[in-house]
Amino acid sequence: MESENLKNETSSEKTKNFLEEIIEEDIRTGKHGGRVLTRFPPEPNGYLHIGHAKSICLNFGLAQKYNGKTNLRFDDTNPTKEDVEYVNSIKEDIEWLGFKWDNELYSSDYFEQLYQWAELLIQKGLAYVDDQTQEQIRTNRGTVNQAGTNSPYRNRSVDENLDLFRRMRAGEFKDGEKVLRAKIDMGHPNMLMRDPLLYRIIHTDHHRTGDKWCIYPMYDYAHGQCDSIEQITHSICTLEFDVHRPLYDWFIEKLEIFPSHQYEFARLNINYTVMSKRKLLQLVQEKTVMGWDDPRMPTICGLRRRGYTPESIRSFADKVGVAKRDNVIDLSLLEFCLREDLNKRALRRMAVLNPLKVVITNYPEGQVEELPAINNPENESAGKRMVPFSRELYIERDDFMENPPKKYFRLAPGQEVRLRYAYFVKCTDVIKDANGNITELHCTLDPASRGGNSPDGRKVQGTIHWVSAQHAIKAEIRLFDRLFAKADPDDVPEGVDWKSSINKESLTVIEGLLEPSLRDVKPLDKFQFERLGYFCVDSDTTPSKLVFNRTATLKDTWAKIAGQ
RNA sequence: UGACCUAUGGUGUAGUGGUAGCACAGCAGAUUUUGGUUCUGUUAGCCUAGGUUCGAAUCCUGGUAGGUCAACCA
Repeated sequence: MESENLKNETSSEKTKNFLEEIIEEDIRTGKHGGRVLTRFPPEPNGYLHIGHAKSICLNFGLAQKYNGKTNLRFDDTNPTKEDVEYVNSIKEDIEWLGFKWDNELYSSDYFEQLYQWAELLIQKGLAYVDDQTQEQIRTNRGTVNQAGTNSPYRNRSVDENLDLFRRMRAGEFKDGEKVLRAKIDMGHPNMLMRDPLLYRIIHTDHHRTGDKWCIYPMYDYAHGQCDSIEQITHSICTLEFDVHRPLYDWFIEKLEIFPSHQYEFARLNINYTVMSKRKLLQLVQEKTVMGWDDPRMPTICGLRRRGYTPESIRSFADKVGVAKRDNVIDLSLLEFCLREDLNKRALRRMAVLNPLKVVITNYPEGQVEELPAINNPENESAGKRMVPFSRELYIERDDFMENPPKKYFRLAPGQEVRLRYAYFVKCTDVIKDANGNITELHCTLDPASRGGNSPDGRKVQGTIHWVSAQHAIKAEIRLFDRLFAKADPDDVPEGVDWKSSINKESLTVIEGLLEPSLRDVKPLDKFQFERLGYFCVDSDTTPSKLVFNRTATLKDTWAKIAGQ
């Protein structure tokens, strides 16, 4: 028995991903004394998205699992694109996801050290100042099938290079006039090893160093050395940096500094979504969406406003796995993680989004009673609330059919249903306007079924939600659908813009009627409107106007049957 | 003169020479005061051709397919 339990536990244990294998091997062999230090290195030039969330969960998660730590390091080597606005949003999003960094650092903290190392490379004959134009450098780099050609300035003396580089730093040259390059091999099969640029001149103030510098290091020259300075043990990045690794290693080897190592994993892709920073920025700038935090955006702030929880996103990051093959995750997995989490925690409420008036003809006019309703059937400690019931109600228009198909369990002429937590009712009359549209239903209730059960034990097949007409409160409800109509938004014919893949019906705004207990809610509060979905109070909510976002619908088996 | 990375159900992901498993999605059923949840069952997979081996998803070789790289971006 005991051994069987043990066996079950072991076999249900989650299998390791390749990074966990590597780290465990490193710990086993005593590499870095068994120490694990990772880093999350965003460039502060945009908002974090769900793809970054995967990387954050990976880096912080790995450190947590192996008693290590994680640094937050802003990769701020390009002052023309970066801004403190982004620094702040990034920190907020990481904290919201539930992670704490060990140190808040910036690549710019290391500019002086990086500069000194550049002089060292010059002295070693491994770097030179190039006067070629941008165009010349590009041309002379060759192509993937053709070797590049050496710069005419490649063999300047150490002294001349040093003098020129110092004058670059001193601001004697204009933007683009000179660059510092590593002297490696213009014929290397890896393009990145063809004398890569180390420094370029940019006379632009930096968000942290101000006007102290007018030369800035390139990514390849900065990233590995920053890792090394911090003694990062496992520098984890996405697959497209794989080809950069020889360069990463080259600097560490030539500079003889701490040997951080880079590992690459496949970035996250989700269907019906775009993940590129450039495209997300475009959606914001062209006002296709309301902003970076538009609830349809895959940004972390967008998902937060939509009503996603940190737990659901972490669970998602866990479920998508970590490997090296390209992948496209079904959006349904993200929704599953959301529902799985919210089902356990969201308080249930009743709301009618497409109202149809119902008059209970055998219920006294003016009478009101309060009926107890369960807040969350998944969590008894969430308790109960009282919901007002009266003669005039609203139900969902979809919950009535005059000529129902077979297996339609909801309200229909002569068919009895349960009003959730209230009474069994039967429809006696259907009131229509001159055009034949149904405007109102007359029903009778069975007083003995108060609370939702009949003492005679008879069953009803359907239970529908409702609100009391005189007590209902109004709210703006924003119904979201996927932002793109195509699974792969980039799959468009030659010459057609990716934005043609946008789903033009991704937002529908309606007015809903809510049970009165929803009067005092605040932004980010989350509820399940029974039988409809999960809804989250939007930040546009004011004391005089409630706004809810539909985070996700509930699974709808009936819609599936009815659609067939 | 191309280099490198990757191929397991519809989508992801395990499997490390010995019965191809898990999750999502799908389908079927049970339970249910949410057509929700929960539970049970089920469909469906090793890119290809050789080779090594008693035995290959796994090792070797050759193909094929997809991806990354030619910003003074990161």
